[in-house]
Amino acid sequence: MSILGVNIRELIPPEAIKEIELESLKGRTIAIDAYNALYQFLAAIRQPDGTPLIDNKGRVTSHLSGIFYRTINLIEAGIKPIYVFDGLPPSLKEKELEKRRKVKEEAAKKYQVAIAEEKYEEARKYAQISTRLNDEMVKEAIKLLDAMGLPTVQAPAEGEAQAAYMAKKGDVWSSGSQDYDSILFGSPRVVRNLTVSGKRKLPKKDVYIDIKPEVIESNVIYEKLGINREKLIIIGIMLGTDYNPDGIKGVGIKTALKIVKSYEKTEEILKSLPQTQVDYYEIFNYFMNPEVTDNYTIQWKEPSVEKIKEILVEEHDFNEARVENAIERLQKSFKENVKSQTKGLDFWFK
DNA sequence: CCTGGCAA
DNA sequence: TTGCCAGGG
Repeated sequence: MSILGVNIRELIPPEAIKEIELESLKGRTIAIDAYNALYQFLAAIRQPDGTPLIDNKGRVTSHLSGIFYRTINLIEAGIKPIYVFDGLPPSLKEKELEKRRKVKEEAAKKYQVAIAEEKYEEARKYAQISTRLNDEMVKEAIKLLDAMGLPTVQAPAEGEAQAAYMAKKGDVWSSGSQDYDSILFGSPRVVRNLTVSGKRKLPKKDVYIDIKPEVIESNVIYEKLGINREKLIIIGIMLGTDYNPDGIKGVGIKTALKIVKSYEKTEEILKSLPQTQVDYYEIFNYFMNPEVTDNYTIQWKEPSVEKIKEILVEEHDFNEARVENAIERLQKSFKENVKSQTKGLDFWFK
């Protein structure tokens, strides 16, 4: 989860956020931050005591369950998801990643304690915090998506940056993530809460609320706030990003907005920031020009029943009848929503 | 997170 | 038909 999200959400004018129905995204291609999605499945798909789904060899399978059923739901709704996977994180992110490692290690300890004390709600909470995505999980997810016939994209660095690049180019309609980073990376829009069943548990209480998909339009943010992307990036830097987790002391959204609006040139704003160990100019440049690639193809294939069953049923002990049922839904919606649009010159469709 | 069985 | 919720792996 990005710290950027926490603060910048308050800044986004309500006019820039549109609550929608999933069906209104019919025909849209969306570049989804795969890490963001997998991480959420891994954190959420757990028993009340925090135990994730596992196969008979003890390997975690929560992420596979999540991405399998979610993706089929999206395709059924006529949405064409393209999962974008992270490459190597930029060195700028090291401090934040170290911070996250520590938080997760602490949570893992607290999880053990909570389990020993039979405090299961607490255990679940710490299990979620300590969630980690490893290379094996990523590999398996890519293998599954490939078997399902979906294109995947390997980003050279940040998935959010790559997704933003693809949206900016027009290869996809939008980026998809729970975070707002792709906006700073230049995406024209980001879709959040990309899901069918709209119930979500609130952090503390046993209360469930309806969550609807929402589209955030970048240009509306800029119009309403009277700023441009450069200035939004600098606001992000002042509030704290993955590349400078601490932000700038004493600066909140109101002050940040006031500061950027009081200058004409971005250069001047950057110069006005307090001199610290952090190279704000470097961070700014990274958001403006992150490492991205054109080395990807957006092309769908017929879903492979055998491969899907091999991965889920044979390898990971998913229930065969359930998987078969889901595959049928996939094949049917693939024909209706994907294949029908790939004829002739539109083979490389968007 | 998501599905599917069951009660109302 | 809808809503709930236990259980998925």
